[in-house]
Amino acid sequence: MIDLKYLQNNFEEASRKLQKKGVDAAMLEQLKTLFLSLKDANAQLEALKAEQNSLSKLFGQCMREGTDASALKITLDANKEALVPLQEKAREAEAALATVALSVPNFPDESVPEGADENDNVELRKVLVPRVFAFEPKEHWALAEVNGWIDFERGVKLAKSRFSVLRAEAARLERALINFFLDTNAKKGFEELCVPFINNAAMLQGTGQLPKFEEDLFKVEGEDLYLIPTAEVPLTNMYHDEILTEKELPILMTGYTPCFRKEAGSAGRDTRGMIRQHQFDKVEMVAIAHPEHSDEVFEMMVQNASDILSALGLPHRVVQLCGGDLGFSAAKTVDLEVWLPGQNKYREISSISNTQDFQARRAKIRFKDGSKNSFVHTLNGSALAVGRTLVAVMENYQNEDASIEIPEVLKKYM
RNA sequence: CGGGAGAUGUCAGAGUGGUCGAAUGUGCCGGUCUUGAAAACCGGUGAGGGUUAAACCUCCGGGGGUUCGAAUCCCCCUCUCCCGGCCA
Repeated sequence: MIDLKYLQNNFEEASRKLQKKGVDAAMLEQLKTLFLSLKDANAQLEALKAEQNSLSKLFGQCMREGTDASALKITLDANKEALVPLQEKAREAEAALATVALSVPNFPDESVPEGADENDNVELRKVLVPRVFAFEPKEHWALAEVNGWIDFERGVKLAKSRFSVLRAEAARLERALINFFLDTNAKKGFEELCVPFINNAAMLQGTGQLPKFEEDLFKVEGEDLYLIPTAEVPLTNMYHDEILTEKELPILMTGYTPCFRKEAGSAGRDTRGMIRQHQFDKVEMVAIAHPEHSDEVFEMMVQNASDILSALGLPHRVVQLCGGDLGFSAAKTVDLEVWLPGQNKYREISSISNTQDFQARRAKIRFKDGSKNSFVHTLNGSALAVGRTLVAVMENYQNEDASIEIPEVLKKYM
């Protein structure tokens, strides 16, 4: 959630920033109005409550002393009734504010380039040079078919479209990649966690998936629970509603989880192969950082993910997202795109974001900042998306006969 | 899933209608003492909102109710612990 006091006091600046994300000023104007009317409703309510509290104390005193208090009682009764509509008004104001406030995206960081969509993203660097093939490289689904690695039909039978089954070497490679990622992250200081794959609604609101993106989530019927769309949700919310000490920061966490997404808006995109599935494996990094140091942590996370790709010998490029392409919670995002020779293009394999205090404010994650409490910065990033890495390994390590080499660093994991 | 007990500040644990945001102990921070430390003693120490600062409002698992007034009484929910069943 954005800082509403900041919005109130720096309206022009705030709305200029959010224009980068395509939020129109009218919505912010409405938000500001709702915020002010909440404050107003609360002020009225509290003033009457204060009066009622002090008169009640007086009444109690009269009771103890046996003094007559019937006049006082009349006032008290009247106030009590007057309190009801004020209470209702305050409650309504709060609900109205929440519905809007929780759906307003984060401010982009000052460093984020202007732009409308992915075409305006800025390539920061390329790492490793794509291999030159002496033959026409195949796409991963063709390789999978020859090798019997991915059973798309039976995945659909077991669940529905966009589900698949890994078989034989592919299943083992998937497991090897997970282990390799976790070990590498651990070496960089990330604590490995194994977390619930189902989280409650409050957690999903904390990281920003709810209330706005409910249609992207698989919900557990009859329960206040959702399958997680990313380990970012449980890892970040580990410290939901907690106050940390400054010296604990930064907290670095990593975890492997499957991720579940409805892909509601992706009809017709990547229908072939396993680039876009309803369930996929991912190893995630999450950091809870001091606001003054979150940029350094961010760079470290980008470098770590890039290093993992390099260790696997996978060519990739590092791309900074423009304002229009930033996700809802992100203030700043860098994507890593891996080279897929079969598709002859770079495809996203990792996305590293600094949400600054946006999630911290929603999830109430704070730290003792001297005598007061301040919001931490939260960061998240894939290191890496396992299924897409498998695809990248297949396409980059293919031979002319469609056999696939195992990258050197993975051999000890196989 | 059935039976019992419980949920209070860092933790432990009092508190059954007003003087309780909350005893006491503990932890933590500061001070005195000490060559230094420990012990002892003194002081401070929850959160959110609000304000220039205060005042003030809210919070004793969550929600609702009774009352002029609720940590305390009533109802619902959740969670935890113990016993039993089931089970990886």
